Amino acid sequence: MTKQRALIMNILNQSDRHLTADEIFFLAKLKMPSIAMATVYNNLNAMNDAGLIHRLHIDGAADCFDKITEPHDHLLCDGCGKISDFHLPSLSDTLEATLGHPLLSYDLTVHYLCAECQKGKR
Amino acid sequence: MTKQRALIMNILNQSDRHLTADEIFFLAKLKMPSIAMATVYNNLNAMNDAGLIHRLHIDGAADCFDKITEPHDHLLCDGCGKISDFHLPSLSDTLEATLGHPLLSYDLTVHYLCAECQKGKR
DNA sequence: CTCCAAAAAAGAATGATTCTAATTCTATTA
DNA sequence: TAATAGAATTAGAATCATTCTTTTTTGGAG
Repeated sequence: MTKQRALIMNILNQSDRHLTADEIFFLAKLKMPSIAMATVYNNLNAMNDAGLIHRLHIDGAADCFDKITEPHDHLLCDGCGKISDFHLPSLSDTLEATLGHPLLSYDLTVHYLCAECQKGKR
Repeated sequence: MTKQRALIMNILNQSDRHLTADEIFFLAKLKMPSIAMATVYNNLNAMNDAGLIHRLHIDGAADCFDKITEPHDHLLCDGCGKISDFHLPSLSDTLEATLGHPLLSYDLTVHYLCAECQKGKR
């Protein structure tokens, strides 16, 4: 656990949003101007591999990173791109039952229109 | 519907696998040597936007494209990278009920170990 | 204090994808 | 049939996120 990793972890923990590597880099640079992009990626990848954080791919955008509090799924508004979290606890069991063998994990992203975009009908 | 688009559509329809843009480009070039990569992407993007095919992102690999026969979800072996299809018809309704509002679509990828990799315990 | 290994820094390199500009089709109209 | 306009294609440059390579720094063990 290096200073850099602690800083990146902090930034993720204190954000309520999903951050791109670029945003994390920007925020990290405010606190530690010497930090390099490669360090951000190295640590994000290491933490992702260790299961401490979660890399989220959204079509047509840079990957986002997400602190992991509990397993959760994502809700993406196709109008404004806002991402929110939700969780369907029964899904894991349902999937194992359907497939007939154990699963390691799953990624679920639901596309919808948030209330504002629904109104604007974009 | 241009010749190029028909060719790309054919390649996707005749494949039982999920193909990357690169693979599609290679196969297309066999039949139509003058075809350009940009044309492949243009058409794949257009068809994806029109809902005729489906772009699938797999972490750490190039995006794949998939003909759409019926809505389906993906099963990814974390050992060998093999992709297969399955479908959980009830999920859409379950999600709408849980979220309390309509959804546009969803993407579900389940990670598991296929029978061979299970044996090899990679 | 010195040495070693691990991590970080810098910035070049990569690779998938998109963009731009120029060319070629296609379909329609005259 | 010829002319024209618009759309699609081509070629290849450009972009952007991400990774890689090399050098430098750091922090702990002896």
